[in-house]
Amino acid sequence: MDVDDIKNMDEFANIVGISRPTISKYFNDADSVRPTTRLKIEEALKKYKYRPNIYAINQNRKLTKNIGIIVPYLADPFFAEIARFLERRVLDFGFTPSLFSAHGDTEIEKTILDTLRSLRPAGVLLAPLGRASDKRHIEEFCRDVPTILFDSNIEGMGEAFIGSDNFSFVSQTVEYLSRTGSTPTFFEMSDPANPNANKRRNAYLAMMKQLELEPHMVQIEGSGWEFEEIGRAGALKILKQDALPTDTILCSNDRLAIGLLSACYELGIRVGREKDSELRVASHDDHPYSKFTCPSLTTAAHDYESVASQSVDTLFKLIEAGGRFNNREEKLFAARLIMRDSA
Amino acid sequence: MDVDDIKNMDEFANIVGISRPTISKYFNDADSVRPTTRLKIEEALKKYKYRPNIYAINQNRKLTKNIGIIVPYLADPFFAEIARFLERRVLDFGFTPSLFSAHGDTEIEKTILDTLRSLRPAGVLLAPLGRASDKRHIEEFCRDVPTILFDSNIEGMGEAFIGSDNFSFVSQTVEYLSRTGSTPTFFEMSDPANPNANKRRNAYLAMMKQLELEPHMVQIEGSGWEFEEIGRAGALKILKQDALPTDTILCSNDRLAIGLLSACYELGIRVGREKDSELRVASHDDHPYSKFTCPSLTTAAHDYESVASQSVDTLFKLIEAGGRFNNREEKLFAARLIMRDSA
DNA sequence: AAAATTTTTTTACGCGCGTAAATTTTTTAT
DNA sequence: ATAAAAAATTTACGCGCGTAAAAAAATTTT
Repeated sequence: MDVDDIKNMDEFANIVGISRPTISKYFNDADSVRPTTRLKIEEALKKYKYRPNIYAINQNRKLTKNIGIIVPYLADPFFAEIARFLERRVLDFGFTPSLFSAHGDTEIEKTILDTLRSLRPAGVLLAPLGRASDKRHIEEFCRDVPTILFDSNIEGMGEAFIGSDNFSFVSQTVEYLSRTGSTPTFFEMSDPANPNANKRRNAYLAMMKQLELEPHMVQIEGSGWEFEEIGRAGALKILKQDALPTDTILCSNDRLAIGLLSACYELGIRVGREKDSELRVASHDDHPYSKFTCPSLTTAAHDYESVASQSVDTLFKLIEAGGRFNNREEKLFAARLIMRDSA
Repeated sequence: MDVDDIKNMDEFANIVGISRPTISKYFNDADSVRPTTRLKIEEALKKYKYRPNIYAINQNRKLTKNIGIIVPYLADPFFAEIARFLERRVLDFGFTPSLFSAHGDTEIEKTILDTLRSLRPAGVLLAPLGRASDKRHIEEFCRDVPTILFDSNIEGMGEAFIGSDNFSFVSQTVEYLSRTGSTPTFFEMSDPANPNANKRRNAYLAMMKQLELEPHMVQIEGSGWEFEEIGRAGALKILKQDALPTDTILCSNDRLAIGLLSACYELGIRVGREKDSELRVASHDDHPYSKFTCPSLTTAAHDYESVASQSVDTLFKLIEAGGRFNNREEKLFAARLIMRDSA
């Protein structure tokens, strides 16, 4: 008997000696059939390697077992990391994750949403582009598909938002920097696309006020998602014209800091917290590469694991609730200060 | 008339005033219907936003329009970059890419292959884990699904391999380094999982022989995909015991180099090609971050664009050929030397 | 052992679309 | 205008599975 020519559930049912509806029931929920029949099915499964046709299944189910995961920019290892956590967690629930990256592009984000809608996913985890997102498109999508936002919040969109508490990030870095040295100057893009960047700016201003220190901002030009290059070019310009108000820099995020540190190195500016250093640099995110910058970067770390598991847990709670919450939930996780050599 | 309650192709056909088989034909190939009818359909499409049910389509077609893309480790920006190119190219052909990462794990790679098989993709672009891959599993997969390997070759698997010419990479860096300074010492993992690493080692030895120079190897411990950390730890050990045979290092890949450079910085070793430098460092891959290392990294660059488009083109050639080539094709692209500050 | 309960089987329909064959209509060539 | 070719329509079947209802069988309870 050929082991690999089982074409459909009917044939498989005949071979096992069990009716097709029971087999179907088993694949929907293995525990819904009698243990003895379950065993018989699983024995046969090992022997014959039959798998139900995923398209036929999904055509007839109202709800698929797909979970969409959308990130704004996958070439950023930060998102690759969190996507990894999310995927694993989704698989733990017995669902199938589908990963998409908008590659920083509004149109791609819209296309992904359209593609995803036609996949009729049970739910979607969306980290939107932010300001560049087509709000109306996202809103329309969220009406049809149970959606949880993570990382970047867009007010009112999706049934919940899970992310990091930007104030917790900035308050810790500002507090540390101002306690141990000169006043931190905030280094950021003048017109950031990411809503977290704006929250961090506000948190910086609020913290400085609270500490009764004079705030200093350096805002550099640039658009798009090549933050390292933007940070580097901006830093070169500022440093060359000696326009730094203080000798401590707090970057809005690590990718800008990576660019800034490379500029400092090129200009021979010694960065660190030692006596002979000219500049201290700290940042936010704990980017996977921040450990390997020169010097290694003092930064505030996301709680990847918590954000990821909370996002997935909330999504499945949402799915069980039928796709709607009474009140939009928001859950923010605090940062953890990582002390390295740069500040 | 409600715009959003078109449930199936029948209803849509009635609204447009065209028969369902013609509508079906249109969705399969828009050019296969008369221009006037195509216009009528597309007008209605704008007005009513009907989309055929993807599951019903794929159930009935022998071949879906899905293309699977599998990379070994998506948190590596190198793979994120190439995945981006591949996705775009696949979309250009009117197909739908599905991206998967094995996250450096053999079992995950197997699971992805199984998942993908049940999606009945038209074809698959696979960058395997390498030595950690389950060869038998991949071989079995390739029997069922038209598959092109890229980046990492596994002899005999898949219908073609598209990648970079490791000899071209190493010959250029070795030639440059030995011409402009002391003999390069090859820095690598003692037991690399990636087949490219072995090819680069052999290329180094061959080049040194050709140039009649004495080869020097530094092989560091470590396993897994955290190359930066491995490179850093290995470099710290070697540098502290002053065990470098020459003052020029050629890293097997950029991620090791990133770790090595951070170790050099920490130990206060000046890296570069200037007179006062103690060490020169070069590498291979032109990793997205190699521009921002301290100093910026001299390296041999992949031709991302060519590898990606050639991979996709070859895959569609394979699909048109019915899933089999008479002879397994191999296409390798040369490197481009990128001169930066580290050597 | 009989009754009550749970599980499985039988039967049957429908999902939304691909697709084949024969026919009719429209377009292009003569 | 007529013939030839191309495109669209009509009709009909099938894909593989979910799922509902009624009947039968197996298991558990009394």
